[in-house]
Amino acid sequence: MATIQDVAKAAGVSAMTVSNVINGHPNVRPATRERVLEAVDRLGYRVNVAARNLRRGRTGTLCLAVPEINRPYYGRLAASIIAAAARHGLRVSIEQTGARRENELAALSLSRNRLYDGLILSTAGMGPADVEALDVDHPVVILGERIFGGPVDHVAMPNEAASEAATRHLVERGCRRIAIVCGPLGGEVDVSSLRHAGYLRALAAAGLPADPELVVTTRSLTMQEAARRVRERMAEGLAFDGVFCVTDTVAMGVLRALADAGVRVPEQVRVIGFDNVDESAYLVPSLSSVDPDHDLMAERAVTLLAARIDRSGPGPEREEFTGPFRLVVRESTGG
Amino acid sequence: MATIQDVAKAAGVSAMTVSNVINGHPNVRPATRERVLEAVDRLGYRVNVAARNLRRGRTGTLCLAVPEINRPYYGRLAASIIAAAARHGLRVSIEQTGARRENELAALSLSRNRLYDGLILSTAGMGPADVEALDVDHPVVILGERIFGGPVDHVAMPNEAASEAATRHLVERGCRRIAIVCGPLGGEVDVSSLRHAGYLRALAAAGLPADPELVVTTRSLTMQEAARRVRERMAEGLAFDGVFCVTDTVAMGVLRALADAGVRVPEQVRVIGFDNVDESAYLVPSLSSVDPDHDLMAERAVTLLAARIDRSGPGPEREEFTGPFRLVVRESTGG
DNA sequence: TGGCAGATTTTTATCGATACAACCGAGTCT
DNA sequence: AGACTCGGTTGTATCGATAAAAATCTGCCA
Repeated sequence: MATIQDVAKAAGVSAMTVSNVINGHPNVRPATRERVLEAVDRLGYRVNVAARNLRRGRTGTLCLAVPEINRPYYGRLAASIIAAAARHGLRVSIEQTGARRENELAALSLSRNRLYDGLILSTAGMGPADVEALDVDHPVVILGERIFGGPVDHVAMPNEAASEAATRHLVERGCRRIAIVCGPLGGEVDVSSLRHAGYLRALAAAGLPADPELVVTTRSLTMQEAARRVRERMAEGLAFDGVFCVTDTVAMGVLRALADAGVRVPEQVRVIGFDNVDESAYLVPSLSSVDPDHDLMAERAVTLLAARIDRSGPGPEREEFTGPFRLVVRESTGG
Repeated sequence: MATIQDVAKAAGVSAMTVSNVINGHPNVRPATRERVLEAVDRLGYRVNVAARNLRRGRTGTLCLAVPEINRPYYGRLAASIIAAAARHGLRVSIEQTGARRENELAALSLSRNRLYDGLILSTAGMGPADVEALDVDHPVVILGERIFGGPVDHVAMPNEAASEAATRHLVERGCRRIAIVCGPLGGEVDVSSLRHAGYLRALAAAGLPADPELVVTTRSLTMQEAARRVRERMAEGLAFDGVFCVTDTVAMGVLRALADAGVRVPEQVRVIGFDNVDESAYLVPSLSSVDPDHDLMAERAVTLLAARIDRSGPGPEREEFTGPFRLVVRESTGG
């Protein structure tokens, strides 16, 4: 593999000049540039990025740590992040944490390894107690979850407000016994808890009782678990006429369970999800959902991170950005 | 940020000894190891991966280039690849090519930049004509598509055989006018063409005529395009009693289009897909599909790549591995 | 023609970790 | 006792690119 020295020799110039040509610096005579480019071409030279990274103290790569890339929401997120990062001249490496706290912490330490210039962490397993691990000098943005008072930037979903709106939508469509399907409610400030809070607010605002029976918790936010738990609870006699699902993935599991039980959606039960993943529009029935504007949030997260990377050090004030949302009404909540 | 030199000074040893401790080399006295680890801890030292990469000539990272991470199949693939790579001590960076030839070629040149130790390329836009671009000295594995005679390793889907089996399954269930929904058939050796060939073989074997009318081509393999084209063709009067969809994503679009037209699945039309993504089991009706054993293929691809990375150079013979498959029968092809 | 500003190019020093070979000291063998 | 092992440790050179400073070149003007 040819090095910059080889090219320099071949073109009869110094290594620095080759470097200047490659990096598009001004003040290189056109004739020289030509000669260098010709040599680069002839030798099939490619910069050694490891060497460049070492010298520059940057890797040009940021890390996106998500629970599982294999869930529509995270796939959607990753696509947006990769696109946004590309606009900033950054590459994206993806780590899977499996929603496990230790792996999320490991992702943090990886970024300290200077493998990545920055980290976008989509937390699921970490709690507020772990916030201390975050007072890193390394650029980090937490995405999708709000951890109060943390010392890092956040780009948060409009969890409560949007959940309240989604639940209110069910109320407006005439639902009176509205269930929620969510993950474990451990009191931690996680997605399920926040969305559950929004759900409760909507019920209260509508003067509906908050029956704890109607809270269906699952071990994890997967289709499988959601379907299993809903089947279970229905077998136990749980009755409801509306369901707010904390994610579209969960909603897919719920729709399946309802179909198995011969329950018609939306005639007997109305269903609404959260995330508005691509698939939601194509399900039968198509799924109403909260659309949180992934692209905007991704752009925001990458911009924040890029800003911290540039002026490394304490930098600007910690920022907390909560994205906008809109309700997308489809068949699952009736016409 | 502390360097290995700082740690060495703090522990009263040489940098080499610190390096030895960090890399778990034998022949370091326990007492020394203790002292070094204590210093590492106290200074919060982290290896600078860029420096290590430069010295070692490896980055420990491989690149997975896919059309769009935001499609269930590629999400599934990425998850498997990341897991398999982790077992080999490798990290995975994801590039999106948008199924465009130039971006796929760019991914190849990226890997030549020595940014990555190797490349797993899931082609969609490149044709056999581009195979020449592949005679790189860099480890590359093409995944999911078969390009005949290419000079690189392939881990291929059992495209023809599985498509034939899927189509035969429809025949066995009584279908007589079986449509196929696929991407453009340009004569290139791409996914659509190969699966189309399998479809034709099954029809021929069953003695059914191959009506060109029944071939519904789309511009791209997305839900949106699939749904649009099927609606269009049905509006033109196209009639069929079975559909083989070249991917599950396409099948989701088709199911939606059928629902819009008031066609019942599987009573009036049976539908089968390809890929067996997680969502397929939860659709209503649940989708029959070809399950190509993603984990095995991922493991295989990573293993091949890792082998080439280790003994860099010409290495072993080019390998062509075609994965196994099984048919998963669900509601969409009737009980 | 000498001198100078600005454009080009080269020299030098480093980024931080690690391969390699040399070195050191305490047993061990004869 | 002296040569010899061998585990443990260190000095030196190097991976390839680039920032910063120094050197050289160019054209232009007095």
